[in-house]
Amino acid sequence: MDPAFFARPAAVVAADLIGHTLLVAGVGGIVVETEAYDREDPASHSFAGPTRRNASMFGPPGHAYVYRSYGLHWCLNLVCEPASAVLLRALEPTDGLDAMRARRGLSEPRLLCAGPGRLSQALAINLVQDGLPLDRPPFAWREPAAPVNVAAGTRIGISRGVETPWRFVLAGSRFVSKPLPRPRD
DNA sequence: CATTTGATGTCCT
DNA sequence: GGACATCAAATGC
Repeated sequence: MDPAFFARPAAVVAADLIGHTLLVAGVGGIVVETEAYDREDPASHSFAGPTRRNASMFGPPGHAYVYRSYGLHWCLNLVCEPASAVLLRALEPTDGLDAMRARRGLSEPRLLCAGPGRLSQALAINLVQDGLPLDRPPFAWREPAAPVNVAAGTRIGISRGVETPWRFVLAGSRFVSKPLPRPRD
């Protein structure tokens, strides 16, 4: 993955990432769900300025930002333009299924990485990875094998900025944490 | 199927 | 003290 890939607006990177494969220490899968957050976004951790927790978000693009959510889950973000990031919300598991199952307990493959907390548990993400560059081990990337059909919607689990359509999914994937709402007919 | 609940870190007022 | 980018298990249809 070219470091310049991340040095763009988070919403652009979030959409482009769909279909890429992410591996962490050889374990991972196809990115099927992302969300974008930026400095002007009231739902973003960077909205209120730098703190100890979100320091990585104010660092250089192309690095990881890991934070704890609801006191117990880890969430993996990819830092883009200054104070913006992409939250990885779901993968279609392809590599290291046994390691993921061991970390998550016996769980059906569809739920191994369907959600930011589950994904982080399956890939053994924690504060150790916070601030690490994404273009070097343990991180590895593969380009999409075929053209990707990306669908957009509103983000999940937030109470401010709810209208911003910065959630991106691989169209038709059954590995997302929650299906996109049906288009109005 | 939907809704509720408990787990409890970090930042905010 | 309250809010929060969550999850899994328990409960009520």
